[in-house]
Amino acid sequence: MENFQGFLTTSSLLGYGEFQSGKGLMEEMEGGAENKTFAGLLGTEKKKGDRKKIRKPRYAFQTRSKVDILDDGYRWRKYGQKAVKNNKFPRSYYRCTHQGCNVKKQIQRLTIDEGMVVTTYEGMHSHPIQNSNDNFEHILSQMQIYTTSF
DNA sequence: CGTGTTTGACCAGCGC
DNA sequence: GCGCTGGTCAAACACG
Repeated sequence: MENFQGFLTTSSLLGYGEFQSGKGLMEEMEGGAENKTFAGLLGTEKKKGDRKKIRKPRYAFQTRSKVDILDDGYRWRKYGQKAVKNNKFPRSYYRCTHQGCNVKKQIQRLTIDEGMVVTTYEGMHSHPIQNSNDNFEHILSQMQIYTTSF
């Protein structure tokens, strides 16, 4: 849904005030994580070491929903799940399955509010949405965005 | 058969 | 230097 995409971007920009060199960040992200070779990634690339001064933009959404799987129109593949302290619920790590799209997102529930779900997006999509979500509008109208900064 | 999920192990960073 | 912790990978499995 184009509307949602524009909305998402706007919110992200608003939430991450320091997000000005978006292109640079994107390029670095793509260049760094693009190498899917395991050995290459481990041996050559030091993703965390490279981000010395640069912060990766992360956009956090807090939503009230019974289901933590909020489909925003993109296809996500789960690549990890870890338990966090101060939170008895595990955190799920998702990644966009589009080729060349390294956008990540993690979903975490709040212990206090089981109905509260924090969705943190990392990176920006540079490709059209694959999923035809006409029912997503319905979901959107149901969820409320509280904060966009992290 | 293609795609996504599960799950334990692995690695790098950080604190002590 | 050692151990903990968060984040990621990848083989096996499940599902249409």
